[in-house]
This record gives sequence, C-alpha cells and structure tokens, in this order.
Amino acid sequence: MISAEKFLETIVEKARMEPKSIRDELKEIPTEGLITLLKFCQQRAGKDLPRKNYGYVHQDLVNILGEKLGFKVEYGEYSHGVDGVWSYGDITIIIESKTSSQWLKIEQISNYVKKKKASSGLLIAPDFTQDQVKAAIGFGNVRLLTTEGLSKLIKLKEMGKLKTKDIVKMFVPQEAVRVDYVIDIIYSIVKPLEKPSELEVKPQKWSYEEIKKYLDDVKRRNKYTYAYYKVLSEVDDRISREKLLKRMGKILGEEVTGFQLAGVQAGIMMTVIKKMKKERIDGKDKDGRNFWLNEKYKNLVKRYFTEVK
DNA sequence: TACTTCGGCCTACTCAGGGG
DNA sequence: CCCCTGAGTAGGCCGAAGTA
Repeated sequence: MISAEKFLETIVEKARMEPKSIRDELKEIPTEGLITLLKFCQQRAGKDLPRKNYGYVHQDLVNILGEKLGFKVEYGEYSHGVDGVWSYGDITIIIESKTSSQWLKIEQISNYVKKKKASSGLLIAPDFTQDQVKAAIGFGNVRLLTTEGLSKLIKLKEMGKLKTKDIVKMFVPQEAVRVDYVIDIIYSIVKPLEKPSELEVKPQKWSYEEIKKYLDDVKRRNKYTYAYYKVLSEVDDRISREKLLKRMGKILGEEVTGFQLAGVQAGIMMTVIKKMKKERIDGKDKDGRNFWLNEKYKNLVKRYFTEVK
C-alpha cells in the first residue's frame, strides 16, 4: 500500500501532472489525510517546478477544507489572482494560502478585499511573523489563520460543536469593542454539554412496601395506569402495544386508545421518575411497540396483584 | 397550567424501473 | 447510457390527550 504522500510525490515530481487533474481525487480523502497532505506540501514546496506544484496542491487542499467547513467555494487560478473565494449567504471571503509565510504580502490582499468589496480576507499559512500580524491589525479587513488552527476548526465542525455561522463570525472582522460575538461562539460550543450533568441522579430501588403503597395510590386515582400494570403482571414475557391496549380495554370495559396509553406513560414519567426518583417498575422498547415488567420487581408486582384480590 | 408521548402529517431523500 | 418519475422511508414538527 503506497502512502498518500508518496503518491503525491510521484505525480508532482516525476510525472509532472497538472495539479488540477487530481483535485477530484483529493476530495475523496478523509479530513485527517487532507491535513497530513497539507503539512507535507508545506515541507516540500519550492520556487522551481516541479516543486512549485506543491503550492498549487496546497491551494486546492485549503479550498477543499473550506468546503468541509460549510462554505461554498470558488477555486482560484493557480499562478495568478486569489487562491479561492469562500462564500456563505451574502458573506464573501477572499482566500490566500501560502506554504510558507515568507511569501505573504498582507497589503496586497487587503487591497484586493477592498477592490472586490469582499467581507474579509483570510490568510492561511503555517505561521506568521510579528510584522505580518501588526500589518494585519493595521489593515483591519484581513484575518490570519495557521494551518494548525484550520485543522482544529475542522475537527470542531465535524464533531458538531461549531456551525458554519460561528466560523463566519471568526473570519469576518467584527467591531472590536463589543465582545458579544466571542461569547456567542463560545456559547454555541459549550451549550450541548449543559444538559446531562443535572439528570444524573441515580434512581432509587423499590421495596415491596413501597410498591404496595404506590400501586394502592394508582388504584385509587388512575384507572388506566392501574389497568396497565395489571395487564403487565398477567403476562410472563413482553406484550405488544396492540394486545396491551385490547386487554386494558377488557379490564376497564371500554375501548383504550394510544392516547390513554400516552397519558399513562406521561404519568409514570412525572411521578415515578421525576417526583419519586425511582427506577421504573415497567419497561418498554424505544418506539413503544412492546411493554414488560422490570425483571427486578416482576415478582413483587405479581405478588401485589394476587394479594389485592 | 405545564409536561410528556403518541400519531398524523409533511418534507426530503433514496432507489428502482421505465422512457428518451 | 442517462435522466426522470413515483414508491418507499426516515426524520422533524405539531396538535391532541392524560396526568400531576
């Protein structure tokens, strides 16, 4: 098995293939591989052909990664003009990628952004010099991103922690005084993690006395819920939704529909799970097609219904 | 009144078969 | 050989209904 780097080396240096012709093949490579190739191109690139081709492949790779970030990407020409134009809604971002920051001319790109009336310019390189950073601050309409940063950003996007909308906020210059946009971005990353922490109170076990008291209350107040438990106590294994409804109907002497059963489930959710914080004494599959008694309490529930007669 | 689930409805997507 | 169309399916949304 030939490595992707080796393959690239062969076609760039030996076969002198036009980089554009391998663009579609590059698109098939998973993200992790693209990042590796990106770094490989940075190491190999040089002024002279065929090594110059690494710069062109590098340009394509950056654009492909742009597509992965959720942008609509316009691929640029190789030897002149911008490397790419990424757009999202009515935002357009001029892309300039360099295998090494030494080729980077901030002013040129800043002017290009102005000329094209783009939202911003994004410069992607392995690293940046102090002077380049200062220049970028001075011009205000460009953003600098290292390839390392790009790689992290893609990972966050693919993990579903970041939306393209958030990425746009980072790439397009914002008013620097109000920091809300930074908070928005952080919030959208952290938000999915909020929920689980609170719900992880472990459910308590039942004694027979508690089951008896609970089912006595149910008998007094909730006829559908009582019939539900009674049917479950009469079957050994599991029972289908349809059979369950029919047998509940027989006990109650009326037709029982899915709505009543939904009510029963809602009631159990509110009392047993939320209020009493207990384990369920019943069970059901994910889509509610089959129902049964919790194996742990099966005998206790059956005992209740034989004693209660 | 608030909360939960179900079932119906709608939409988007896939895939196979037929026609150009 | 390719494209269009319709059937089947997966997923999201919303109203209805039971319970606390």
